[in-house]
Formats: sequence, C-alpha cells, structure tokens
Amino acid sequence: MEKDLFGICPFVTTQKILTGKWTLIIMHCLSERTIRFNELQRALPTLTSTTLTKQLRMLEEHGLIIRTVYNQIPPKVEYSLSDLGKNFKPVLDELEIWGNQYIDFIRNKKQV
Amino acid sequence: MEKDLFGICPFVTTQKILTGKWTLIIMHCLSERTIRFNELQRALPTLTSTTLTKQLRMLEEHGLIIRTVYNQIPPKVEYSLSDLGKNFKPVLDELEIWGNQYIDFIRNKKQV
DNA sequence: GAGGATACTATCTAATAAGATACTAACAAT
DNA sequence: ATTGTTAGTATCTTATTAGATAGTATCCTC
Repeated sequence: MEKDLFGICPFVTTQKILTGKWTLIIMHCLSERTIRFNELQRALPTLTSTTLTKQLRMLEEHGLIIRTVYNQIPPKVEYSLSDLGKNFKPVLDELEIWGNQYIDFIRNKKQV
Repeated sequence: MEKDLFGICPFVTTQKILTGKWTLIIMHCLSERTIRFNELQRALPTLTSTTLTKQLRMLEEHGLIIRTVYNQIPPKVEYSLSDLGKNFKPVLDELEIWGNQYIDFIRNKKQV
C-alpha cells in the first residue's frame, strides 16, 4: 500500500490490514468467542497452520487481537479480540449483511 | 480464496471481492458521485492507469460498478455504483469510522 | 518406549497482484 | 503538420501471499 496514504486515509489504511485472505473470517470467529489455535484450524479446515499462524501474527501486530499463552503441556494458546478488535464488530456486521446480499445476487444471475 | 466457501460464507466471499489494493477508496470515491476515469486517476495520483483499469474491471465484473461509455472524441467513460454497489455504503461508513480509530491508535502508540 | 496432543517454525515453491514503461485511436485546435 | 486530450492496452518485471511439506518441544498415557 502507499506510504503516503497509509495512516492518513481510513480506507487505504484498513485495506492494508485486511489484505490477508482469511482475516475477515478469523475476525468473525474471534468476535464470537475467545478461541484456541486448534479450534480455528478445525473451523477453517482448508487453511494450513503455516498460513493461519501468519494471519494471526499480522492481526496481533496490528493490535486487533491478543495472544495469551498458558504455560502448560501440551501447549495452550488463546486468541481474543483487543478493544480495537472489538470495535471492528460493526464493520463485520455490515460486511455480513452485504456479503449475503452479494451471494443472493450471484445465485440469481446464474439461474437466469 | 477457497471454492468451498466462496459463495457460501459472506466473509470469505466479500474478502475475495475486496482483494484489490485500491478497491475500498475507489468504492468510496464512487459512493460520492459518478466519476470519470481521469478524475479517479487525479484523485489517486500514486495509482497507475494499468492498475486502475484492472481494479475497475474487477469491480465491474463483480457487479458493483457500472461503466458507461459515451461515444465521442476525446473519449468519455463514466463509472458509477450499481444497486449492489450502493448497498455497500454502510460497510464503507463503518470502515471509515473504524479506520480513523485505528489511525488514532497507531499515532498514540508512536508517541509513547 | 511408542504414540498422542498442542502450537507452532523453517524452508521452499507456486500463485497472484501491482506497477513500470511504452504505445494506440481519433478528432480538435493551433 | 504537430500537439493535446481521453481512456485505455500490451508486455514484462517485481513484489507479495498462500500453501505444501516436514519437523520441533514437552509431557502424559498406555
């Protein structure tokens, strides 16, 4: 993304944060509850641990999610939303509404 | 994006549509008014015509924007939102709010 | 002592996307 | 005849992402 607009324009800035291919569903999952790494993997079976780790790290770096490590064996790591992440909820809600509209739209197009 | 979730999950589906690096600001510009190719270029000076064309074509293919060609010389082509594109406005509004919050957040972080 | 559970990491390859550069068509004005 | 205008296209290179594969540490249970 352009340096000149990142940190200035809210659209360019947000787009940069949402570049990851899975960020929206991850954010959606976390908006429902705190969740463990493994649970996320099971929820998104087509996503490998390599990619999941990368996306989570990126969201953590951007301050949207919090990673909590429990010092036990076998390991336990929980992911939850930060305040900034929680404030993202209205975006997710609107995205869900629009996304479902879009899905209807393409279904109708195919039927004709 | 995964075929298994595209067209089913609203988040995965929307993320796919928003992959373009400039789609959000383009949608924002078009949500304010119908606009010509050249005007968009001037509004986004760091974006080349190659990339702008690609993004516009993609949004058109997905049914979010409408391309109107006026048969005159020099050429005139206008871009505007379809109904589906207009329905995207609430998402943009929430994104703008959150994006500005995020910008404040990183500014404060840097100051500390 | 073998296998399972968890949450990864390292390395590499493949796929996708962005951008640089140069060019085009057609007419109007100078 | 040359220049300007608009909305692109074609080609190529570079950058960014995703994903495949294999492996790690530590303890518990069988």
